[in-house]
Amino acid sequence: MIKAQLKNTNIFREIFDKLMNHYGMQGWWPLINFNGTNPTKTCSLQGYHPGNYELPENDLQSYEIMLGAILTQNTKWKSAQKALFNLYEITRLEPQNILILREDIMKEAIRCAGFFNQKAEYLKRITEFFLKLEGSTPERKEILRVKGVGEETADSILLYAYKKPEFVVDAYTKRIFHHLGFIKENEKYRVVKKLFESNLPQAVPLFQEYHALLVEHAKRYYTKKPYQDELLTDLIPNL
DNA sequence: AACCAGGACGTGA
DNA sequence: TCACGTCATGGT
Repeated sequence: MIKAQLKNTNIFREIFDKLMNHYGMQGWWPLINFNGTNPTKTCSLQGYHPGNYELPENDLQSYEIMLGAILTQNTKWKSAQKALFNLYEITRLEPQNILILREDIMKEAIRCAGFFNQKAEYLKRITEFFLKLEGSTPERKEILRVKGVGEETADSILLYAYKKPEFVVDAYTKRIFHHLGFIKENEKYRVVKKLFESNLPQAVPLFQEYHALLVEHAKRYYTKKPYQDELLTDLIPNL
């Protein structure tokens, strides 16, 4: 770190640039309710919107991101998205409809996303929370009090649903930066989070793309050991 | 057939 | 605080 600063370079920015050059803009967070068009057609089954940092453009889209953030916990996005579509068909993803949705129907709809018993409850809790907001932006501490929302989910909601500059740390992020020698294995969430936030400008599009790029990169190089990250290890001389 | 996926919660040291 | 078991389906 000190050497990097003396050289007037920022390794965190270098890594971002390399990932961006390699993978391009990711366009997170994926939305189903997009452009007011029929979701089963536009289907944001590909639902990405690279380069559009204005989204979400209404409260309902922020709410959809909350639902997706719960559903994708320790689960592939493809599975979470399928669950989200099932819910859409039943409720149009309107909070009131989710609230009154029968428990067994809810569970059947989201079964494909795994952990459906707890996630069914979590979805109701986050819905109650969303309705109480009445359009206001929540504080991080408040979201963390919602059952089912941990640090990563809270930061995901703040960064992608409310455009707050909170860096999102997930298992992939830790895996990559441990492999590159920046952090110890099982480093605490807030330590890793602060590492990024203290070495990057607090820009929402940067944080959004960075996290998405790390996920995309990790899916290719960090799913099975031994990790062979020929892309980023070039940036780390003594490795 | 084990292992992993865009984690979080509850429990007992 | 911390380490660990638990939750669960779906794909390699």
